[in-house]
Amino acid sequence: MGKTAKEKILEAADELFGTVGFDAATTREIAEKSGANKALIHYHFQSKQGLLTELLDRYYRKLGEKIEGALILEDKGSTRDRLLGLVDVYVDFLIENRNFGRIVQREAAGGAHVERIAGHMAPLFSIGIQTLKSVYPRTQAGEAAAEHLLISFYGAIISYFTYGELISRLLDDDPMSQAAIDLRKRHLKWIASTLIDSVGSNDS
Amino acid sequence: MGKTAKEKILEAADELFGTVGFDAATTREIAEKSGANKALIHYHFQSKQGLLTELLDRYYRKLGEKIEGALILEDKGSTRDRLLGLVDVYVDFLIENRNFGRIVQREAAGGAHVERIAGHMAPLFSIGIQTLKSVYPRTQAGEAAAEHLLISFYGAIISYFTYGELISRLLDDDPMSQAAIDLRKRHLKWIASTLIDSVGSNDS
DNA sequence: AATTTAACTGGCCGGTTGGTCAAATTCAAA
DNA sequence: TTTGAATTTGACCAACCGGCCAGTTAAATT
Repeated sequence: MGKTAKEKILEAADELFGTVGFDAATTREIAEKSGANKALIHYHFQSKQGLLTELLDRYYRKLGEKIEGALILEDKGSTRDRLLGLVDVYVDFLIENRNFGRIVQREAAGGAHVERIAGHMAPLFSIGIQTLKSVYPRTQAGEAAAEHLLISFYGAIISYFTYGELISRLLDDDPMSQAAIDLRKRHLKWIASTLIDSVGSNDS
Repeated sequence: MGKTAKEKILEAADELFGTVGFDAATTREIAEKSGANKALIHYHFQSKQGLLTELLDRYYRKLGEKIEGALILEDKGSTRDRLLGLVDVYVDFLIENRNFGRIVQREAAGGAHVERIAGHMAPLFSIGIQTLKSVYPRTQAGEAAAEHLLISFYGAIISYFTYGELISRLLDDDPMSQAAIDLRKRHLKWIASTLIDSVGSNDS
């Protein structure tokens, strides 16, 4: 069974939205790239906006499952280990879905789709905030507040993937090579563990 | 002396590029918002693209001066203090230029302007990398490499400003209130000092 | 005051945009 | 094989896009 036209359209839209952005991508390009007729886009998704909506819904459903799985379901390991495991989950997801980060980064900066993206992200953040606050009392408020910690860490993770051209200039080799990704993960885990250990200890 | 038409056009473009994005902003809107004739945009900036180019050049010139000033020129204080001072400089800059972060976040994710932005950012990053590596030997390579540290910290700083709608949902009060900004700065400095102290010490 | 230069304007243009629609095709159920 | 719904198509459209240009106004320069 080959891919349906609907799926091909979604894939083409994903690629174009990710590389040139939602506004710059045209329904004609999407149709051409997917091999479908342009009118078919509106038959399946009503509008260009509906195409992005469906794309985001699918992405966040997949991501939500992975995050919940890593943070809640698999109760093996300490909370600390599960938080560090989030690095793997998120980085792997961003690698497997290279356009997702770009789309979110772009559309979250402002415009017509901000609220939809925020609506998807908020509950995912809430899980992390709840976890942090219940386990590490010092993250309940102040300079190490869980909200701020997660915002910072989210920015740290995603920046590596959305500033590709810049990273290529700063790093010598290919930033997306397995070796480079492994080092990036080690770096992020080092940051996470250093900060977690800091809020975990009792010295001010 | 009132503002020139050229300056008014730049301001209107800044606002529109920041809120709806470069592609969604039209030269007609920019002209209307600035009170100038649409053709005047092309007279002063050749093209819509030229308008963005001029805007980015001005932003990065201002930002570059501030970063160099904080990190190099003012040799008062230790390197550690100067690095922490970067938080104030960058956060203040993003507050005073609310659209800058949005524009960069959006256009750096991909598309026609990536290389120009990367070209502006790379030398600024190089200054920080050089500073870190010369003072903290453990940032020369590995999991605490200066390149990775700066990428992470850059993402942590800017994410607070570019994910406005999300932050509003996570934080109770206005994220741009003075109190909220002060807390954000304290948080970022806490992260920075924790990590710097970690690479400054000799224990693995 | 004359003349050159810069700043500015209204109107226009070719091309592209997202979206629509009736008709054709495919497909499954009866 | 007939029928009806789901899918796909090509042609078309009004609106809008960035850019252009001849000409007007304003500001320096001589």
